[in-house]
Formats: sequence, structure tokens, C-alpha cells
Amino acid sequence: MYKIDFQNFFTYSFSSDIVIFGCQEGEIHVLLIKRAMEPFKDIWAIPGDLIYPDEDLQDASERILFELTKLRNIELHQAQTFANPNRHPQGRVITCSHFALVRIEDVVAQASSWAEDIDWIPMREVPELAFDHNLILQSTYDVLKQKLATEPVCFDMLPEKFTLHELQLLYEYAFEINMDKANFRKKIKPIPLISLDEKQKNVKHRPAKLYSFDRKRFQEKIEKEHYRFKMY
Amino acid sequence: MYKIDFQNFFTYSFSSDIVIFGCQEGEIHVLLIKRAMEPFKDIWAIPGDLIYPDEDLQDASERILFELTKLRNIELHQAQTFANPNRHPQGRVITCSHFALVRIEDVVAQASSWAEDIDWIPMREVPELAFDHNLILQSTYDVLKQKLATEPVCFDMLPEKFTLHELQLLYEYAFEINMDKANFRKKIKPIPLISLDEKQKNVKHRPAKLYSFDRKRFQEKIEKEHYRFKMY
DNA sequence: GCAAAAGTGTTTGGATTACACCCATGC
DNA sequence: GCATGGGTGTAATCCAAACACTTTTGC
Repeated sequence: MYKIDFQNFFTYSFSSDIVIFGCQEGEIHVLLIKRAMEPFKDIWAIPGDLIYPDEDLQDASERILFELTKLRNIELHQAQTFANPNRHPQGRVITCSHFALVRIEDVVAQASSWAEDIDWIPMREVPELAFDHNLILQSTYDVLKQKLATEPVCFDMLPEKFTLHELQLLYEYAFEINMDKANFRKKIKPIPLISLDEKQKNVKHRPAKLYSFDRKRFQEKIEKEHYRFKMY
Repeated sequence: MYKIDFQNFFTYSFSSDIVIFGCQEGEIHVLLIKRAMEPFKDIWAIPGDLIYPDEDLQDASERILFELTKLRNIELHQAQTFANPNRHPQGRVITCSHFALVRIEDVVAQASSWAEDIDWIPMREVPELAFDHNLILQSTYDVLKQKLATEPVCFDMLPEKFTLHELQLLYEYAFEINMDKANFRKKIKPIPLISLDEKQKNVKHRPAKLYSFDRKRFQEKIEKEHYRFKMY
């Protein structure tokens, strides 16, 4: 049994890290920042910030996301908490990782006082990161893949209007597999999509039809039928 | 941009809560404690404790589990972190919930200085708990169910030697469904089990064969074949 | 014999797989 | 015309659900 005074426990710092994922040309990208200050100055890192003493984790995460991307009302998914006592050289900082799924074209990415540079990097080309951020990124990516398999979060990172091929590429990239085109289309048949009267433009092949996700009909299907989203 | 001094952030307390699950007569139980001190004295709660300033989250969780159950070398699964500023009346305590799966017969549950009582309670009969522990318990149970569907963790809560019917009851309880006996047995065919030369005793019906989980062959199947555990 | 649960086989329909084929566009 | 991807059909196979039936124990 420990005999340390309660007050001595109030010596931690707590932060939230936000892994922002997007999709471009079939590749899942992550938004990383190049740190503008020590420690790990000039090294790429996951955006994150300390949490205010009276701030909820959710609010802090939304604040961090907004400061970096100017996006609001994006769903934040909690992933994992990292509490190794030595993970931060300046003191004990416990961090809780989250991820957000955004459309890359919606983001007005910009440098800031704590980020001298900022860039979208394909998940398979991520360099060495600051702190334990490679570990955090990998485990957060694993949670994303889990969600991609069981929830329709893919539509949060695809453009509003997408082709079925883009959808397929996203899953192929995430699960590192190749799928048969015809079979993939049969598999996604139950997902309620809105078939738009629009086609791709300026492509050097037959232009593909555009679709968007029918979120309303999806909810209805879950409630009324026994429907469960399931990929892979 | 925040302008608060870095030192002001070191005003938190951090704790680990351990939801201990077991299985008895086909029902998933949780080990709860009746608090011996304020706040919430005499109220049921999830066991947990503050983390030492230089202690890793994993070590702290193992310590808490051992103090309560005298069990070591039990896998701890991280679930979710709760950081609402008002969740603890005595200060800002951020807690990270975990779960452990144990065999109820292995646990030497005992009261302690911080728990005047301790009991296994079926998940469907959990009373009002202290703090935000009902919320924590529910979300941790959801993570357990997720794991039950994709990893062979069921065998950590069943007796070493179990009947196929016990296995079925566990899944029926977790997913709140009824399964056909014959179909269930076909579904679990790919799971490598050791068929023991032993049977149930003192039952007033045909005694069932006992099995145990073949962890070694399971690992081999994953590595050599393309096998993926998948229930429900 | 009867109750209760163990344990197995058969049929059916729907989903998954592999593969083949035709279509529209830019160059 | 041809390269490139868009888009669809078919047949074989596997898998899941529904259901029926036999077996073994205690009382």
C-alpha cells in the first residue's frame, strides 16, 4: 500500500495528440508538423498540445484541431494513452492520442508559432518522428484500420463526391491487399450511396460515375433492418 | 494560442482503473469493490489507484490488479481515458481504464484498506457506481466485446478445461443473442482446441467433453496459414 | 421411462471468388 | 487504333441458418 500524500500526485502534465488522416490518390496521408522549438526542433511530429487545467479532453482536442486546420465539427476518435515516465524530456507528460478524418482539400494547413512547417505525408513514407510519436502514430493507425473495417468512416476522408474506384483504393491501401473490382462492387452493394448525375472530368479513360454517402439512409438501415457495416 | 506557463500544467493527478472480468455459469461478471472511504463511501466502484510519479501506466495497472486479486502475469488491455475536469470531487483526476480477464476460481478476492467489501457482479446486474464509473464500465465492456469478436480472449476467462457449451454461453451473453448449437460448433471448428480425455462430472444429463485452448497451435495457424480469429 | 443436455447430419439460400467480357475516353 | 480504367455477368464454391435427429447421463 502506498503512503504518499495525495498532493504529491499532482505533478503531471497531460496532453492530447491529434493524428489527422486524409486520403489522396488512393493513399492515406497523415498531417505532420515540423517542430519550431526544442525539444526535437526541426523534427517531424504529430500535432498536439497540453490541456488546460479546467479543460475537457474533448474540448482540448477540438481546439488543437481547429488551430491547425481551421476545421470545426469534425468527429474525434480517441485511440490510446501513453504514459511512459520518460517519454518527454522536460517532465512527466501523459498524452492521449486521437485521430480525425478530414478531406485534404478542406484543410487550410498553415505554419504557426509551434510548427515551422506542415505537410501531408503518405502513411507508408513517414520518417522518424519526435518523442515516441512513431509508436503513437502506428497504434493510432491500427485503431483507424479497425474502424474502417466496422464503421463507415471512410466517407469522412474521401471527397464529398467520389468514385467507387477511389473507395476501393482506400481499402486496398489500408489493408494492404488487392481486391477484384467486380467483387468489391458486389460487396459494397448494401451500403446506401447516392448515385449522382455527374462524372469525372479530364481523365484519359472512360469517366467514372460519382457517388456520395447517404448518411440518412445508412442510419435508417441500422435502426430498421439488422444491418451492420462490415468491410474486410 | 495559450499563454499559460508550462509549470501551471503540472496540476493533475492520474489514475488507472482496472475492470476485472470473469465468467461464471455463462454470465460475464465484473469484480467491484465497495469503497471504504470518502468520497462515495459504501458505494460500489471499479478498483483503481493513483499512479506514482515515476511509474509507468502498465506497471501501475499490474500493481493494482495484484493488490486486489494476488494475480500476476495477467494481460492488461487498455480501454479508454476519462478526463472530464469535474469527474472527481477532490481535484482533477484523469483516469485510464483497463480490463483484465481472469478465471474467477483463481482469484483470492479480499477486502483491503480501501475496499470494505468486494464482489463479483453479473454485467447485467450492475448497480449505480461511484464517480463516472458506470460510464467507464460500459465503455470498457464495449471494448471487451470488440476483442471477444476478433481475438481469442474468451479463453482467458473460461476455466482451463471448459465445455463447448460454456464457450457458447459466453458469446451468447456478450452479444445478447442466441446461437444454434450445431451451427456454433461448425463455426468454431477452425479454432485449435485440445480435446481432453475428460468429461464433466456430477451433472444430471449426458456429461460434456472437456476442451482446452491450444495457444501454441493457434499462433502457428496465424503465422503459417492466413488464419484470422473471427466470431460474430 | 423421462427429462435434460450432448453431439451430429442434411438441406437450402446467400455470399464470396475467380474470371471473362464489353464500354467510353484521350491521344 | 490502342492504352487505360469503367462497368457488368456467370459459374463454382464456400459458408451460415434452420431444423431434425440420435446419444448419454441422473433420477
